[in-house]
Amino acid sequence: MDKKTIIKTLERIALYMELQGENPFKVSAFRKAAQVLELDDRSLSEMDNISSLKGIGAATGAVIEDLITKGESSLLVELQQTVPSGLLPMLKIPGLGGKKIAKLYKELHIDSIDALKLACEEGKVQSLPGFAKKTEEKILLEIVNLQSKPERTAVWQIEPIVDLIEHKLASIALIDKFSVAGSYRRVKEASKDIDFIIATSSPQEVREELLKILPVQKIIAAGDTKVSVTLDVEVEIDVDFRLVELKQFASALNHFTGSKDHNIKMRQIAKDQGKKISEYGVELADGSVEHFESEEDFYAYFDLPFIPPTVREDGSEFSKLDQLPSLVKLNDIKGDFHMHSTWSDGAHSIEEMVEACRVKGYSHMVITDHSNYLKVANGLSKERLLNQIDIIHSLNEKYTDIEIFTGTEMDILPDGSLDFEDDVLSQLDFVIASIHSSFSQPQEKIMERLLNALKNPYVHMIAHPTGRIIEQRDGYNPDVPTLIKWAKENGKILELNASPYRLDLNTEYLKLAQEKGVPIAINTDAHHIDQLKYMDIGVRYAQKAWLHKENIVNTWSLEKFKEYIQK
DNA sequence: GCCGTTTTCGGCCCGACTGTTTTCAGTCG
Repeated sequence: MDKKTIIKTLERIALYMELQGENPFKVSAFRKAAQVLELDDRSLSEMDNISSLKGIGAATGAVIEDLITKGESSLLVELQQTVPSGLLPMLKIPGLGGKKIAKLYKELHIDSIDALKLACEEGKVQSLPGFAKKTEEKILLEIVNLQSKPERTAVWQIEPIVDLIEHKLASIALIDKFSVAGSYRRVKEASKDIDFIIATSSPQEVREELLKILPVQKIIAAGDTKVSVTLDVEVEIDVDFRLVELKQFASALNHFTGSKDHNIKMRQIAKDQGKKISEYGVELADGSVEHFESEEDFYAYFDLPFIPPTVREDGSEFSKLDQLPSLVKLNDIKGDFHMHSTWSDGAHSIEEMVEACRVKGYSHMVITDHSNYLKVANGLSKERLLNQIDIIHSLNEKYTDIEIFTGTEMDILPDGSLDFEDDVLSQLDFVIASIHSSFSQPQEKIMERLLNALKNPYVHMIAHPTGRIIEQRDGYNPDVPTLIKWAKENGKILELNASPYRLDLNTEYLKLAQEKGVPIAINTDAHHIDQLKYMDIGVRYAQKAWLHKENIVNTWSLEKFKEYIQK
């Protein structure tokens, strides 16, 4: 029996109980028990007395005991016999929760989405007490939407939508201040919806304006403080706008940035002090309400350091507050080591890239165009690369405030060989090795290719180590823990590719790499000067993995970097 | 269902919106 199965079972029991219309606190007790196990770093065999953990009691402990001794939970089996499994997907229909579904099943014997659709079409649902015509129409609509709207939208799809909304909000004069919040602000890889906080003293006018100037496909709710819409821009996505007074802005931003677990912890801390946190401020025992200029002030009020949105997740951040000052920040970044120019598939000349990096205030940078093999990207031949080296050397004569290093993003070929010979590589300052082909090879072959690159003395770094595109493809499925081990043994850097398409390595592996002492480089892989801004999301993603600045190659001084790549 | 040293019973984060209702339940984040 493994821990994951136990966690899944507890969560599943919670779902089934929800569908029975159970007491919500009872349901959440099972979810909490699952979370307690999830948050515990130990493996199952290392945990000797699970039942003594806080949050695990008699009933949840019995489930765990059952799973360990019998391999299944009698409680879950029992629930599965009383609750049809077809009810589970019905929870995905917005507006339907456990109680309504339980009622539909009990009164109308509806046990699947298909049966529900039929019952709505036949007008049977509107006759139930608590349901009426509008509810029935809404359910039908949502069932149809369920198929058309993706459940989660990737961060790279959300980013341009957020840009668009920010642009529109900036044009509304009655808005004093606004910010994106929610999971996007926490740099989750994918989100269900987008949240915005808007400070205004004219909520009604702003609401009307929003509905007018945004590509609204559907209005979900439009109250005085909350406007919820489905937007139709490339993808369909729900967006929530919260309208508050300026003095409430920091509290609202904090509340709607979440996460839910983070908020619960904060509210518990407040409660212990006799205070009450809401999205509008902090209510004191005497009924007066405290407001804050900024989130920094809000945390300081509870004697806490500013906790960046990126680490506000499962609540475990509160036990790691001492690490916050060490986390990498954008202004620690001194260079970007993976970018392309017009020599391969980039949009700008080397000089334009240099100028853009100077604007960023970097002290050093590396030009890493593609190699020969990648024909579609106009990869450089040996001759063109040697020519590029000369040009970069002469550019270095021109600039005194930034050092440009020569480099390549060299393909690791399908047979495992490298695209340039050592005599070429030895002339470069910084060598990146990447896989761009034959993703479907067996894992042994992929690992053989990676090992070959890691063993080459001239290679410094493996770029986008798994090849994933968020929510779109998994990549070439390397055995990452082994890759990390090999990187350590061979003294190589692993990349955190900051492109929002990739964010590769992911947080789980970044944590492992840091633990094993493998240096990480955060690189934008920019193909356009605008993409150099991805350093920001890359750094914030690194915070999610609790990466410390000293482990990030980009934070090292020019001298230290030079020393490192020359050894 | 779980918790607890002012509690072994009563509370569990807190509030908005909708659709059903004549004062509130259910859902959502």
